[in-house]
Amino acid sequence: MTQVVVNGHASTLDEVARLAGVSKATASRALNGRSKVSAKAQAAVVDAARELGYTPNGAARSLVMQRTGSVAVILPESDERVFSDPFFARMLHAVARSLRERDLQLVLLLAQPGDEDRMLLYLRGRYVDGAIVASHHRDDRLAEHLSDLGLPCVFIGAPWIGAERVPVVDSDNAGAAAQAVRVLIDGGRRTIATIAGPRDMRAGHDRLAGWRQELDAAGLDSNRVAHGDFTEHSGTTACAELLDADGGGDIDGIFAASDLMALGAMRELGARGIRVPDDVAIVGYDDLGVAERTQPPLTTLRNPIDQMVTEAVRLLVEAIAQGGRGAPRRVVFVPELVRRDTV
Amino acid sequence: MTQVVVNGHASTLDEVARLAGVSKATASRALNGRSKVSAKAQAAVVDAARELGYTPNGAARSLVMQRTGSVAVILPESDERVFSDPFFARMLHAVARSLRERDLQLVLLLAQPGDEDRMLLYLRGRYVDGAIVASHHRDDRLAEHLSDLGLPCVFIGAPWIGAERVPVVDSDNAGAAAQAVRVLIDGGRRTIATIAGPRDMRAGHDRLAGWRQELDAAGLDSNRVAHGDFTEHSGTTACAELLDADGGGDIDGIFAASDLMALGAMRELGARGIRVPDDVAIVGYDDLGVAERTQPPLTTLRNPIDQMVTEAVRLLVEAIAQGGRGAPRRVVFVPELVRRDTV
DNA sequence: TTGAAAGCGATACCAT
DNA sequence: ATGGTATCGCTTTCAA
Repeated sequence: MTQVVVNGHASTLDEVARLAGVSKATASRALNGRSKVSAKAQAAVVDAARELGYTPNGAARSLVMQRTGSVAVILPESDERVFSDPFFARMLHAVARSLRERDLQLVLLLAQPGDEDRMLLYLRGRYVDGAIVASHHRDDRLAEHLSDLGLPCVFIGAPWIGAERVPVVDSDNAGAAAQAVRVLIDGGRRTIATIAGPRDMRAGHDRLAGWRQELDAAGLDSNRVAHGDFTEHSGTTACAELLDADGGGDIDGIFAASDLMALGAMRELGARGIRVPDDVAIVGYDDLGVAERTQPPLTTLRNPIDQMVTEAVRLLVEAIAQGGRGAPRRVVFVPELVRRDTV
Repeated sequence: MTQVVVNGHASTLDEVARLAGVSKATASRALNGRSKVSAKAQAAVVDAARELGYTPNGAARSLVMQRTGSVAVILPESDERVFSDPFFARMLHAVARSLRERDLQLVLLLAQPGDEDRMLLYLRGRYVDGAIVASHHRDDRLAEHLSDLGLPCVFIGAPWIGAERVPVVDSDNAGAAAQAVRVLIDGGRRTIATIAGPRDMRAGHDRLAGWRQELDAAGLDSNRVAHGDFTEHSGTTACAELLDADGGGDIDGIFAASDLMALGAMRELGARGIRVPDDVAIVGYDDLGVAERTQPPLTTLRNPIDQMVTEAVRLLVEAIAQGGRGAPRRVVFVPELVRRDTV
């Protein structure tokens, strides 16, 4: 049970083989277990490996296997965003779990603006077998680059550019927003505003579009829009803006593009003595923890992150197995309405 | 200027050499530029490489160079913590910058409890040249493992176990806390409480110790302690706890082990009509953005994250250059007091 | 079942 | 300045 600490250089398979009294080939077979080896040799090799504290050299291994056993998760966002948006925490958690099941190592690459070239170099060097990209912004050409590169990849959330060239797992932001509006209308609301997200983010753009489309279809006004940046504070500000605009007092329903902004809005409404849902009904988006803790608990749309991630990993593993030759697939999940007490 | 997309397999140096009409050796030299190559060959190789969209295979390259050009940042924390604690965002930002300057790729490894073995395997496989560990909790044996492994590494924040076996860059939490107490005492405060961090985190433990030590030295009471978890909410709760305890009304100074907790405490004080700093003076810790925005702006201790990171990267690069053979060094930075308006 | 040997794709030494 | 070749550490035929 001893594990000798080798001073300086890591031990090689050759040394293990020598110590075990067998050939490199047999040692390799014994350690990888996908080929028959006599029980005796097997034991000798395993013992030797333990004694030397042997671990295969990754570079050598990937060189011959054409596989590294690790996949990258690329977050093309500023690190402030990455660390403030609960979406990423949740997503990474799910990815880590999914990859663990498949015995793959997760390698996180933060793609700051300036870092992009360096990161691309890393990817082209095939230091990973594939990549999952969680893309939110419109300005990066990552999809094209990855597609050119031929590295198996899956996007979570459609990229603005080159979406047709890569596999994508997405959620139906527009449809979900429409669903939110539907609920408000069914609840008897007629003057429905929205606190939208940033225009340069898919989630912001599509949710706004869905809100507008559904209102238009119902023949209701779709001109009460204020933009936030998904944060609580921006929700408060946007809500005030809506209320203070012409006819803001008529608003009886709000669709907020994130739960955090809904929370901010509820604070503003509360401060003005406007009751939720009696005076104004409100629907949020995400259901990543904050919705159930608002006062009253927030009706919202559940962002199906876990499902998206699971599917993304499935697709990626498939793409890796096929050597990235499969046609780019596209899977869309529909967020589920979670009814609580704000409608 | 064209870059041909190679279908399927990435091109090799051999192909580049052939296309350029030179040998592999010359092609390699031309591309790496550390050796003399005729202008003609140089141009031919560069053109060929561009045409084929060539990038060196990382595995092959690291196999011979014994170097990958990437270093890992290991965060042995739950991902909730990583993504909620601004410390990590700030630290990673600094690391990314520091590594970029040295032309190293940052690879982030999230070491969930269950992931540890897999991660260790990855590290032993030498997929990275070294590692920076930002350790906060007391339960992992990472320092021992990395030390056994012989992988160059630097810890930011001393690990609980095995700290003497690895290079450490730390900040003087206890000294800084003492400094905070000093300021409060100098400001005439005599009944000084603390809102401490979790006992199982270095920062929590050491700051509490420093607070206590300084009070003891001054002959003042050191029994008013409430624990939080560094979050704003916990600061509010802890503050209420302090105030409601026996003699809580006498408190005229508070040292909070994080700015967020200080902020929470200030909310509670405000809610009770207790004025800051007139009735109660308060000193926070971190100065990572929130301190300047509290009302009134918070006097605090600046956590020297950037300096620590810069030094850590320096030490790591040094250790990598020496093949990890240097003696474990230890560098400690002293947080600086930032005077604002709460004392 | 086992071992010898041929690569995997780069770099670097040694001649030329 | 350039080309041939050994080498990095491993997996995987191919014979035996």
